[in-house]
This record gives sequence, structure tokens and C-alpha cells, in this order.
Amino acid sequence: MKHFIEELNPQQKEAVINTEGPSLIIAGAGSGKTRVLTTRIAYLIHQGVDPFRILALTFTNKAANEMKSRIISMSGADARNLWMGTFHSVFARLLRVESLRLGYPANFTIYDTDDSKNVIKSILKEENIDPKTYKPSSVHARISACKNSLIKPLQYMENEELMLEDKASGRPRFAEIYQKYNNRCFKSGAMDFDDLLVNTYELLERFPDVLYKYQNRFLYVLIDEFQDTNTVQYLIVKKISASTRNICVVGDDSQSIYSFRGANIRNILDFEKDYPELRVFKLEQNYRSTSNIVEASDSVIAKNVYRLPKKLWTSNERGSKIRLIRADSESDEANLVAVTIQDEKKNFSKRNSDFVVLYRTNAQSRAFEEAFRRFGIDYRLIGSISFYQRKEIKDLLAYFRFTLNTADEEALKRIINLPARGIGDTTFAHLIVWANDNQCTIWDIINNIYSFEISSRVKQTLKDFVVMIKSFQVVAEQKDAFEAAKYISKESGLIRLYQEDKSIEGISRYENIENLFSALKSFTEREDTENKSLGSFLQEVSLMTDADTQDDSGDKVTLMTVHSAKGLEFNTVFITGLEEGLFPSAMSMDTREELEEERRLFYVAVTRAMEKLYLCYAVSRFKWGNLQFCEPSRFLDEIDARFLDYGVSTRQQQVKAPELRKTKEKPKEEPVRKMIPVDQNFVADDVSNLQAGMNVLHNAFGNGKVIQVEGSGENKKAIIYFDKFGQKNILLKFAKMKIISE
DNA sequence: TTCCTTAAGGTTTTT
DNA sequence: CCTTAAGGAA
Repeated sequence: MKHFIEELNPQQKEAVINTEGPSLIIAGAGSGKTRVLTTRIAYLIHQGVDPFRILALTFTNKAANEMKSRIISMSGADARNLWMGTFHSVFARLLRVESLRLGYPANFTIYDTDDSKNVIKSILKEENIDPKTYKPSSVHARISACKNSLIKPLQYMENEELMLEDKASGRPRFAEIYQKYNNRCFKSGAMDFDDLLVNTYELLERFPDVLYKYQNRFLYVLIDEFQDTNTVQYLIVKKISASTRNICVVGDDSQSIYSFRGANIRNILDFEKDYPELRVFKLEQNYRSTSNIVEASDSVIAKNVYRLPKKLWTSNERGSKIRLIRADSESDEANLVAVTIQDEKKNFSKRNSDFVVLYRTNAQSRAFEEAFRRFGIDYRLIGSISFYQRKEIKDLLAYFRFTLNTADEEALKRIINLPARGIGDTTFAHLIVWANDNQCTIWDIINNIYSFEISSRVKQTLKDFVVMIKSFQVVAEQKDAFEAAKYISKESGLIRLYQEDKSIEGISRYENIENLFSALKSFTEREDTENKSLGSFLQEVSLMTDADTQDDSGDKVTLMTVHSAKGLEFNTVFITGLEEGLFPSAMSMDTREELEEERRLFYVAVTRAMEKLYLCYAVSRFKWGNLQFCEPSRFLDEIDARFLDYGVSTRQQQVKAPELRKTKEKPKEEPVRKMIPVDQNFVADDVSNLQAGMNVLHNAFGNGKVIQVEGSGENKKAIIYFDKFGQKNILLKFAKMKIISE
């Protein structure tokens, strides 16, 4: 232990060894925050604190897992018993034990955003409310905001200000929807993401014995990324740590980027008011980046008015200047980034994993994916749709969910007619009416279906369904998650359904299911899983994000939003799409507060870079099929010019030149096609008689299999599935391909 | 009830 | 532009 502490700088050391009482650690970007936090916990364990009695909350599962394994390597296997995870996962675990108190089943379901929106949609439908004025996504966002500030439906209705706000915006029935939504979730034995927090708070508030229990269990509470906690989160940890007051929060107000999700920057600014005896530690030495990058980032964040005073510095070498890349279009931007990566790899022998491409919105990833595929650069895409959000996965999970919680209406909706068994919307609507009339769940109805007026065919189908689910329940009870899942997916017929689908999508769906099973297998075989049941697996899975499911192995360039890059570092960073209206986002330019958050976001992006930073923007961009002209981002002007290099590398000019000429003659595509690395000696076959089933070699896309041929003459085209590039529609008129086999 | 066609709408950011 | 939802035909 001793040498871990000796390696720290004086400020870090202070922040580690002062374990008693409230602490605020203000940790600048790259100042060794994670190291301090892990060492502090290892130090506590070393002092004899039982890991079971330490609660450490992080922002992502990934951060939690990484820290945990670091702590284990510092202080031994016992550290496995730490309560460490995201707010949501830790409190979900707690609620599993205590949920009965609040009237929820122990097997309560966790609704993800899609489930929540579906609940809202069905409420709108039933109440005949126009989904255009009450957009499910904005209704959900508002409900979420309420929950994060602990405003319940009844309080909402009594709040004149909020009610007037709704009236003014033309949505006077919001409070009613909010209430119905909550009732519906409760009836389904389901909690949404926000409920995991709200209900934890309520539990501690309403049941003193429960509060007492957890106050006594957790002697030390630590919170990472404190600047991104919201009101409920803070109130929960405040309650839990109230008796010991051993609460240690780590954060950086300059990196607060989640206010849209209810994060309350006041939590960090006002922390001192709640804890007058607070000790503050400031970590201001940056170990991550070159001094050029550190100073440049500082010149940007200095433009913000709302911030705690601190000055980041480094003793690292100056490093190279920040490069600007100006592109003509989004595809040009992507190509330039790809070329630059190739150059950097060649000239400085860097690996793909040294690079990250950051953007403001997920939609921007597409151009990069395309370019990287053309250039043969391996990449990993983080974000957008997570593995567990995929339809086929959600379908299977819905069976698991329903098996464990038959009140879960959203799950039932997904599975009752999948695979098709002749239970359509009409029948389901009947079931809902009967359930409402009888004040019971739909499961109760179909369980007693003989007493209802419905065709005997449907009756039999529903009876079979009930018998099947009951058999699943027995299996889920007796077997581990993997075995149970195998049984359910087979007996439900889902597996067969996907196996039989031989379309491209069908095959990829089946692959996803196979991946789910390997996840299940490793879950049940993992050593530190104390509970190997299907329910335990479901809980873990419903709180996973895309970043958690990806493996970091393999040498790949990373593509992700700036938000998901928080906490990470890369040798070389490309910040792309630096244009007014995109970054800063057009939706966040109206107020000073919003703009400052955008600037903090930019600051986060800049400070991810260790050695080299590229800032990219395009002068035009396609938006919904229309070419739009863009102005470079104001953030580019805000960086002091002495940190910037406006020069363009010779290689970049080479790439740009042909494209510029070409764009004037022919729109889009053509210049991109030019950029495909083409084998000069490639001799194409005559493909006019191409048939489905043939294997071909394309000059740019490589090996592929013809799925289908359609059209004739000039317009004859083929759908080909390429090993490396996936499915493409190819016009045979242009195609340069060899026929390998028939 | 299912499948296919057509229309509309969407781009902040995430547990 | 692309994807998803709704509406109509079999």
C-alpha cells in the first residue's frame, strides 16, 4: 500500500489519506482522478474497513468495473465485495431486496426508454390525446425531469407555475398523463430508469428502519463524476451518509455536460453549504496531455463565467500544435480523417487504437463508417443503438421478463403473438378492456380465460400460452440463467422463427441471438456472480449501455459522441463537425447557460487528447437530403491562435484536389468512388448474366455473394452481400467484378 | 391477421 | 436522405 501512496503528488496524497468527514476533490481533466479514487478506496480497505461497507458510485458500468479491478489488484480479492457501480445499478440491487415495502414485486421489471415511450403511446391512444401535440418523447423527457427533481404527479398538479406552463405550451393534460403513466408502470410491476432513483429515495424517506440499516451498512460513501449527479441522486447519498458524514465526492465543474438529463451543477457548487466542515482538495496537474493541448483547452474554458476557480498546468512537453482540417462536405471530412489516420500510422507507427473520432451527434457517424470501410480501417462504433435494444434481443428478453413478472404488460405485448399464434390487436384490445373492468392484470384474464366470451380457437391458444409460461417459470426457478434461457427460447418457438429466416437481416438477427447466449454463458460462468438466476441476468442487462457491451480488444479506431468519451483518453483525437449549429448545437445556443454547457462539452473533447489533436469542420453538409452551407464553429475562434497550425499537410491536398474538381462536374458519389484503393491490374468479367447465388470478387468491395438480381438493361442491378462491407445494391452497368463461382 | 406500400418525420447529448 | 409508423389490400 505504501508505495502506491508514495507515487502520488502531494495534493493527490492528501486527497487519499484524509478519509474521515466530508471531502470534495476537484479534479481537473487528466489530473489522475481515477487513480486518487481507487487508491483512496484501497487505502480504506488497508486501514481495515470491510469492503462490504464501502459504497462507491460511478457514472458508467465500465468505469465501475475498471476501478474495481484496479482496487482488487491493489488490495486483494476481498475488494470484490465493494458496493461499486452506477447509481442505477446499485440502487436497483438495493430495491430488489426492499421493493416489497413500496408495493412492487421483488421481480420488478426495469423499463428502458423504449418501454416508457410505449406506455405513453398507449395512454395517449386510450385517452384520445393527439400524439402530435403530446409527442411521446417530449412527454417522457418532461416526466423524467420531474422525477429527477422529485416532483410527483400530485405535487405537480398543485404547482401552479408548472400547470400554467403546460397551459401556455398547449399541453394542459400533461399532469394527467404523468399520473396515468406512473399508475400504469406500477400496475405492471415496473420501474423506469428514474424510478430506480425516486423509489430509493422514497424508501429511505418513508421507512426509518431501512434508512437506519443502510446508514449503518455504508460507513464510507464515494461518488465519482459528481458534477453530473442530479437532485435525487444527491439527496439519496446525502441521506445514506448522514450519520457518518463520510462522503467523498470527486468531480470537475468544467466537465459538467449532463444538465439536459437533470444534472444539477449546483450540487457541486453548493456542496460546501451542506457540509461546512468540508475539506477541499484540488488536483490541478495534468498528466495526460501535451502542454500545448492543456493550455489550449484552458484558453477555451476560460470563456465560461460559471466555474470554480482553478488552473490546470502540466510539466509535459510542448508537443505539436493543434491541426485544423477544413473539408468541403461531410464525406470529404470523413475521407480526410481517414487519410490523416493512414498518414499518422505510417509516419509515427501508430495503431488504430490510438485514434478516436468524436462528434456531437450520433447521426454523424455514418460518413465515417463509410469512409473507414472504403479505406479498410478497422473501427469500433460506440453508441446509438445498444445491443440490448435490438428488436430480436428485446423479444427474447421480453419472454424472460414476462416469465419472471407476469404483470409486465409491455413484455406481454411483445410476445403474445410472437411467433404468430393468431392473437392480434383486436383480441389484445379485448383482454385490456376485461383487465380494466376486473381491476386485474391481463395475465389474470388469460389465466381464467374460460369465463370470458371469445372464440374457442383463441381460448385454446391462450390456454396453451399460459401453460407454456408456467413451464418457463418452473425452469427459471430451478435452472441457471443460461439453461433457463435456452429452454425458453426453444420452447417458445422464437429460436426456430429466427433460424428459419434466411434473409440478410434474419441471419444477422440470429447472430445477435447467438451473442446473447454467449453473454448468458459467461454470466453464469463468471466467478463473482453470486446470483446466477435469469432475473439477476435481466437486471444487469437492462442497465447496460453500448459501451459496456463492446469489447476493447482488437486494434480499432473508436467512433463515438463527445458525451460518451468522458473519462477516456486517446493518443490522437479528431473532433469533427465543428460548425455553428452542430457544435455548438443549434438547440443550445439561446441562453448563456446552454452555450456554456456546449463549451464544457468542447473542453471535454479537447482534453481527451494525449499527444495530437485535430479539429475538423466542413463548409457544407447534407441535411435531410439538402445541401446546407455551414459556418465554422465559434469554438475554433476561441482557441488562442498560438496553439493552432493552419497548414494543410501535402497529403491532404492531394486528396482534396481531385475531389474539388470532380464535385463541380458531377455531384456527390463520384469523388468518393475515386478514393477507393483500386487494384490497377483488375480485369472485370462480363456480368450481364449474373445470377443469384454466384460468388463474385468486386474491385473495391472484395468477396461477396449475389443475393438477388433485378431490373433489366441499363437498370439491371444486383443485391450482393460482401464479406467485409455487408449488403450493397450494385448497378451492373458500372460494376467491375469477377465471377468466382456459380 | 399479415404483409406490403406509402407517408411522415427526424438529429442533441444517456442511465 | 433514411428509417419507422400507419394504412390499405389479400
